[in-house]
Amino acid sequence: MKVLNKETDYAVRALISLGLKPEGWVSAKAISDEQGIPYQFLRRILQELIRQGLVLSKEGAGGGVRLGKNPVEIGVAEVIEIFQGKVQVSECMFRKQLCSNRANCVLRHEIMRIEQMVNQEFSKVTIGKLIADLKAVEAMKG
Amino acid sequence: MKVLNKETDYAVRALISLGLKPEGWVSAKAISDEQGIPYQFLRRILQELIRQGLVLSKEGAGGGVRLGKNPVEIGVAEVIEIFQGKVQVSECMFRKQLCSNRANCVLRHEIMRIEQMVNQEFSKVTIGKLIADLKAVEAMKG
DNA sequence: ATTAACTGATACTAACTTAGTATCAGAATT
DNA sequence: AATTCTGATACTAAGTTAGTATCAGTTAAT
Repeated sequence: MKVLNKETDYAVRALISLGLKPEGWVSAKAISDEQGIPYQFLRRILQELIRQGLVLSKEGAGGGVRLGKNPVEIGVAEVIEIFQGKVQVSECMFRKQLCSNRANCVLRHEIMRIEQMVNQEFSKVTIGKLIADLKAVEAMKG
Repeated sequence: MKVLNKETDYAVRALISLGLKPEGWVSAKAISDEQGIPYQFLRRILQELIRQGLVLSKEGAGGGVRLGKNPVEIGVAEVIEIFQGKVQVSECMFRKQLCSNRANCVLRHEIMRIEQMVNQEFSKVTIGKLIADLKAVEAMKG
């Protein structure tokens, strides 16, 4: 069971990368090189992040992207939702047999509990937190 | 983000169905009819559950399947693992750029924490518990 | 004014996964 | 011998994923 797909994965890495350079515009090319993310793929991902307001962009030479929100306000849950849709355990379990037969599907209850928990946890993991942790680790290594 | 696929979904439903009839052999056809699961698909799923020891089988007329373990010892996590592999957030996040560059990848830490949590929660949701909850709901409805 | 370095939008593709179907062989019951 | 079942396994259509490509337009520098 793979939770994050490449889009989400690359998006998070790109956001971390941008969060580490809060000043100026960074080109997709630069991020692609730094993170080893396929250029054209990353471009499409960034375009989506721009549409969603997580990232700002400036066209033309010297342009690029930068974070559009405070890193501590960008949770991984939000990124997952953009590229993989809301966390849902099984779209059918809620509606098919067991649930339509028995008004109060017990699976539904357990599943929604876990769903919520996962969402909550992924919300708490913000780009800001990841960056802070990263810096802490770097500092320890000297 | 869909967590459970149809195989897991159907497997859990089939296991619940078997758990509700602890005596005798139940045919795949009967489960298929009861739960509205495509017959051939269910057969393949049951065969896998048999190979994994969660379910026992008896060939021939009057044969069928039955639970091979105590329902309270079958966690949904185990079923997920059979049909979707171990919960893993992103196979590459651990090995690529960020992690190979920085020995102690911070993403890895957060991600493994959530991974473990999800696994633990799905382990606690056993077929036995689901059946108990189901019976409780039924009883309340009279 | 031209060129170079960028993003915006969008179309395309190969490989893989998912969900479901089908078939044939063999075992137990009647 | 017929019927009812599982065992094993091959096949398929549709959808998803990961990645590529292209062209248009914008900005900056020369």
